[in-house]
Amino acid sequence: MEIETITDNQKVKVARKLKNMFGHINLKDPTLICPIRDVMALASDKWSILIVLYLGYFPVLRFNELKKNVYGISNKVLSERLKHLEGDGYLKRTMYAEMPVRVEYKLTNFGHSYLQKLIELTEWAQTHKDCVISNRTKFHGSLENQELENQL
Amino acid sequence: MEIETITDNQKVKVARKLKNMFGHINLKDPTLICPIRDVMALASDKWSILIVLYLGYFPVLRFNELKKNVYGISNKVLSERLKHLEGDGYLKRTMYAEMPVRVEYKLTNFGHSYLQKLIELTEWAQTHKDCVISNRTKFHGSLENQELENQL
DNA sequence: CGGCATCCGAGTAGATACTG
DNA sequence: CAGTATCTACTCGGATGCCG
Repeated sequence: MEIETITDNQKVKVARKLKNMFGHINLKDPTLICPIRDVMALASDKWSILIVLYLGYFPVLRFNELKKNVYGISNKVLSERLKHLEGDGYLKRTMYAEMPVRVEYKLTNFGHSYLQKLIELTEWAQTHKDCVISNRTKFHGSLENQELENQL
Repeated sequence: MEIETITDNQKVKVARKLKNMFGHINLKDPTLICPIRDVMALASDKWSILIVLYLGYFPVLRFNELKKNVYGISNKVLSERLKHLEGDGYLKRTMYAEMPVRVEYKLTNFGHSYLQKLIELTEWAQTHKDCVISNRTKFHGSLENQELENQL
């Protein structure tokens, strides 16, 4: 089940784009061919994505509000991710010297720019969800059949 | 250093979009709020991304060609990733009963659709690479300063 | 309240050797 | 050629406890 059709023309165009993007650099270095990796490795794990999405949903969140929303994350991992995201400039951490202390997190403009890309990706994922799931069950089905055959 | 400016208006629009996308579902379930996770968790690791990009670059690749191009990947991980990507419908595996056996991998139309998203993301990452790196060094710098202060 | 330090268990990656 | 099998090493996430 393939929802959309992609013409050969488009494929060629994409290949050419890739060539322009990566053709001139040393293909031996995966870091170079994939800037996505060093730039986004830090922000593309599931927790970071959820954090950014929730900070797009609510303009400002405190640590425990984030923890409550990003359901299932541990203190350690949350504080790790927040530190990384802050370090790469996706969000800003503001501490108010009150008693008890109040700490607020909100997206920077850069974070909002990333958020927009995330939303596009999420929309794509949502659109193609059924496609993936149907492929997956089909494939697992055939795997099980294979295993059955192997057992015989 | 923030390259682009995002207006408050845009931010509100994005928040509304998120509300439309996720507002009606149970925020307690991260799987629901982030279809990206169950759909793409399988295809968004660094090796899978590289595999898809190389299969966009070369229309067809064999196992050892992929291994050579996706530099640094082990047999085990490559065959794992290929199986997963095939299972979710990103690529097609064709085996020719020759001697020695020949196996070819190429993207499906669905894989090409994903490739286009990947390229957009890569372009974004490339554009904002310097931004992230400058933030990162700035931040690490201030961390080191903190550590110095702590040592005093 | 908002974290950080520590420990532990599970899963994952990688290297190497081997097979149809 | 295209993988599988096996073992080791290491990272990651979760739980807990402590501190300002």
